Amino acid sequence: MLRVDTRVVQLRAKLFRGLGDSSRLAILDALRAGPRSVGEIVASTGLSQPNASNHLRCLNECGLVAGEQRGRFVHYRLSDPHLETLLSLADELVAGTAQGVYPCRNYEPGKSD
Amino acid sequence: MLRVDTRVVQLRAKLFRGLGDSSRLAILDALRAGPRSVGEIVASTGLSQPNASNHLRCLNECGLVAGEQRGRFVHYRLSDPHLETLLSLADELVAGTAQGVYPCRNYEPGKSD
DNA sequence: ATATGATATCATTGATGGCTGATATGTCGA
DNA sequence: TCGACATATCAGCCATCAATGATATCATAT
Repeated sequence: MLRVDTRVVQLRAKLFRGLGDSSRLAILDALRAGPRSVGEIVASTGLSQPNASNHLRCLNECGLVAGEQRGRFVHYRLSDPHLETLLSLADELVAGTAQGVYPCRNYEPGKSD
Repeated sequence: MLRVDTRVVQLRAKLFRGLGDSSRLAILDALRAGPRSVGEIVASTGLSQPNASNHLRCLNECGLVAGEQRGRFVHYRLSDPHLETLLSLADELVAGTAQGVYPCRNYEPGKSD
C-alpha cells in the first residue's frame, strides 16, 4: 500500500485554496492580458479596493503574482506562465468531465458571488 | 477594459475549492495509482471512514472521480486523465515560482492537518 | 511642506466547511 | 433470515475565511 506524501499534498492544497476563490481568480484573469494597476483591477473585476488589495497581497506572498511600483501605481503581473496553463487546464476540466462541478452544491461561494 | 467572465471564473473557483483540501487531495493521490476501494483509501490516507466517504461523495458529484460497485466494495477511480495533469502542474508550480505558498500563512488548513 | 490620489492595513461581522461519533443502508455468506 | 462486513448519511461543534468601512501609508505635484 503506497502511503500518500503528506507534505506535497498539503502544499498543493494550499495552492488550490489560494485559487479557490472567485475574487482571486477574477484578479488572475484580469492579469492574463498583461500587467495591471490595482485601480485597473478594481475596475475590471468590480471588487472593492480594500478587498482587491488584500487578495493581491495574498497572491503576492504566495508567489503567484508580482508587484512593481510605478510612480503612485503598483502594477501586478502573473509571475509564472505555468499559472496560465493551469487555469486553461482547469477550464478544460470544467467543460469536460468535471461538468458536475456546476450543479454540485458542495463548496458554494460566500454571499458575495 | 476587458471585463472578466464571471461564470467561467466561478466554475473554476468551485473546481479549485474542490481540490483545495488535503483530505480530498490525499484521496486523489491514492487513486493516481489505480482504482481503490473505500477501505483501501482509508488505509492509505489515514482518514476516518465517514470522512473519506463524505469526501468521495463530493468528488463523485463533481465528476472528478467515479465509483463502481464490486460486491460489497465500491471502487473509485479518477474519471479524467486531465486531472493527473492538473495535479502534476500544481506540483511544478509549488516547486517553482509559487514556493511562497509554503510559508504563506493565508488559507491555512483546519486543525486536522 | 501640504494636499491629492493610489494603495495597503485593520477589526468586525457573517457565513461556510471539515471532523467526529453514532447510526443507517446495503451487500454477501451461512 | 440472520449475522458480519463495507459503505453511506446525519447532527453538532469548532475553526477559517471573505467582505465591509474606516483609516493608515506612500508617492507625487504644486
